[in-house]
Amino acid sequence: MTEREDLLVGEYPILPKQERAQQKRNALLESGRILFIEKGYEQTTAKEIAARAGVATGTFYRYFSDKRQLLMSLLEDKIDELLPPEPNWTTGNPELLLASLLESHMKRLNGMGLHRVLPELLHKDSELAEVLKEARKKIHSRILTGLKRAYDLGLTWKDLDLEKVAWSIMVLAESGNTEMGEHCKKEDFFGLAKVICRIVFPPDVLKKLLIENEE
Amino acid sequence: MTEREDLLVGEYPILPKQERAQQKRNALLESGRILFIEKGYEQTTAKEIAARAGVATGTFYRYFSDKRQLLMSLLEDKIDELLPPEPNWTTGNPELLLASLLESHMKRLNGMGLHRVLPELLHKDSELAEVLKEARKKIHSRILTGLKRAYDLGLTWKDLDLEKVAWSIMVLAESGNTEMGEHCKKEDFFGLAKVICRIVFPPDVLKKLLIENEE
Amino acid sequence: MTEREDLLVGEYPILPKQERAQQKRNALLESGRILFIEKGYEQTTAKEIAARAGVATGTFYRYFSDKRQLLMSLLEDKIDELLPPEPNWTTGNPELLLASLLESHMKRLNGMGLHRVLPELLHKDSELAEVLKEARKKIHSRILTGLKRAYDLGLTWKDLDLEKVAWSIMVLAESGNTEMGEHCKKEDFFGLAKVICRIVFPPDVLKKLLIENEE
Amino acid sequence: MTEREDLLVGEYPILPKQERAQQKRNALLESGRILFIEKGYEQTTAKEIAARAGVATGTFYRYFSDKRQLLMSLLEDKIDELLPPEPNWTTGNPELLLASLLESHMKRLNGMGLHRVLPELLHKDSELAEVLKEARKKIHSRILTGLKRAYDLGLTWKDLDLEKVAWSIMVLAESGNTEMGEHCKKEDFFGLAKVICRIVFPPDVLKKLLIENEE
DNA sequence: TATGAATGAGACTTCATTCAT
DNA sequence: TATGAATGAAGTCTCATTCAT
Repeated sequence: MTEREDLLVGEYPILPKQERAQQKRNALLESGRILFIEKGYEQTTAKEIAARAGVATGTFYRYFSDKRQLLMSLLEDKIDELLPPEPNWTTGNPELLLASLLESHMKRLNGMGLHRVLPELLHKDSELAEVLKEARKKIHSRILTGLKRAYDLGLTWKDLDLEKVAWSIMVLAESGNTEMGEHCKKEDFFGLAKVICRIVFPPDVLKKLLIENEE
Repeated sequence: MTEREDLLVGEYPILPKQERAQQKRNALLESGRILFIEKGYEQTTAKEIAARAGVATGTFYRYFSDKRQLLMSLLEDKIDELLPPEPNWTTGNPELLLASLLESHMKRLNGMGLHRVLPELLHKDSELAEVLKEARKKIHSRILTGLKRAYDLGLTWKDLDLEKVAWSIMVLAESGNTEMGEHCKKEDFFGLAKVICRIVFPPDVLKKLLIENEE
Repeated sequence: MTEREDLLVGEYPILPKQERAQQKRNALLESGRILFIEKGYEQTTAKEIAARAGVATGTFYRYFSDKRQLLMSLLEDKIDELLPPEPNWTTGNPELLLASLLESHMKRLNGMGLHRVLPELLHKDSELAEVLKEARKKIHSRILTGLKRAYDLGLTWKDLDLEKVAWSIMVLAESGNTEMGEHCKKEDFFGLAKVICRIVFPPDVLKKLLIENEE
Repeated sequence: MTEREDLLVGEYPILPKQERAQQKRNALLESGRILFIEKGYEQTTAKEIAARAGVATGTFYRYFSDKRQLLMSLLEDKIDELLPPEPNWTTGNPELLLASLLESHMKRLNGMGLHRVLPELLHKDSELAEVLKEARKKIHSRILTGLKRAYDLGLTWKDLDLEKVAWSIMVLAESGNTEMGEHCKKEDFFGLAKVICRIVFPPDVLKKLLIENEE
């Protein structure tokens, strides 16, 4: 539609319309994300989001039907990042492995920051609550699967309560994130990883695994 | 509650003014608490709180400067209930002991319910955030103290990272509450208690403690 | 609730709350009515209505859920005034009788003025459209009844199409109102009355009726 | 309509610029007309009109300064169709003649449909009100002329109030249109025509006219 | 003190109109 | 010229807070 046959030397980085729109949408998403994190969802207005994104109020409504939908879009974009990678307990040094998993998971979460906004929304938005519940279910089952595999290989405590332990790991991972906040250090992750390993593996198995993977 | 059907003889009201005022204040607090839990803090209006407490909107503002202050008062009243009792690991069956501690702590928390409202407030109210941070610090140090004692008695893993483990226990206890919600069963607490015990005690010590306390 | 035991000599015309509220409601209704007529429904804002009634915007919403409901209330209050009295053709000079009926009906309509606002609303408000349709049905059947009686007494043209004539009378009465507007004169009504009488009565009957009632 | 599938040989577009512009303008007018009728004037947005006409919002404003001007243009185009043909009472069967006049007039009005939109506009647009008033004046005088001719030929009631009767006929014709709406039947027009004839002609004259034209 | 009506700031949303492409 | 994204003024409505009774 837009004639572009004259973009001789690419001097102006004229972005095609769609791309510019996408940029604007992204600017709004980012602006919303930041404000939600900084001030909380309720305290953020559509007007502010637009202003911070450098557009007029009305423009906000071209891209999102309302604040809530912007948040939903944020989540859709990012929900996968909430999922930690499935840990493979049986290969490699489990403590180090876990520590690095925790660290990267947490880095991602913090980089996004949205998890801080979510609790405040569970009350008013049951759809969102559902989405998050599903996500947690996924996380839980992913952890559970890993545990099960280790259990079947006879690596774990014999009397491991898989469900409960999976839940504990999930909670510790989540909270580790929130709690330790910005000032997280390598040691913290490693410490947490050790706690988790102790929950899962008997000391002898653990020692064996550590030695095996030392080489 | 306030029977007054006998104020016929011009006696002074049975309840002195101050006490009646106190009752009203309490009604407002309770009304606020319930509504905050039911609908969330933001979604609750001063008018509603007043209505549910059976007083006029204006009366609300005689007792509280605003919604926030009401919440603060609620917390001041209840903050101590957030603190779990200091566990004594060295006396009695630690698993059962812990399970029952967890259960009663959770019952109290749920009975109050405010913890569900708090996350939504941390953004807008740094004073409140501070208050809660302090409370957690207290809880953490209380758990830490208990762990330290057990550690000094040589009951725990030798390489126990006291800080981290205290934190883990705190988190598990907190989350156990939120997560398991209404439908919590005895087994859940016991399962969680076992996980925590495994974090703290080596299996042989644990077995000894269990046997000792069986008699 | 409001102590009033001290209204000694009625010096201040302290109106009981309810009555003042009623006054305010009426002020809003009247303000709305006037503005709707002056500027049209769409062109009138809730804010304006409130301002003209001397109250704040929010007060408007204490009494009415929105503009539309205010209009509906106006109509409920006034809808009966839209109904013309049932004409009795057989008693008295029908021309004079009809002229005076038309005049008073029109005065009432004009005094209210709402009929000018209604057409603009039929598009967007089918409930209102229904209400008005019902009102017209009532008017039509009232006229029809009167005609029927005259017809049965053999006073009218033998081949009178009662339905159609009733409709014509209704339309002429309505339009007479709108059209002739402010500058209506006695003669206009009388002229219109004569037209209608000619539709209904053969000249000889009419003459007889006129003579009878001259005495 | 605009077949252009053959523009292969670099010929000039079959339609000169001006003509294409005219087409667009017409598309906009038609789109506006339809939407005004369907949804009402206020409820129709410029964007919608443009969309339905298959052009961009901005294009709307190239052809019309705003919605109002589009409506005015519509009226200018169509105002003549609002005028009924001048009835010739003295030739042919006046009842049938009138019935067919009414029918075709109404068909035209309904085909256009704009009359339903007009009432809502009289408030906000005095220029438009003026235009319509003029149109009605024309209609009235056209009817009046016809009546006058019949009167001068001695065909009508002797005491005919020409002005008033002309007005009544105009009103009945107009309303007939609106009221009877879509489901109008031949009989309705004929019935209305009879009413009007009775207003105008004494029965004997009417009978004579009918007989004369029967042959 | 208690009441609850009144206030008005401000959030949400729509849409006529402009303007860069 | 045509496009349709962008603008921002203006209307709707809510609610924390005040204040006359």
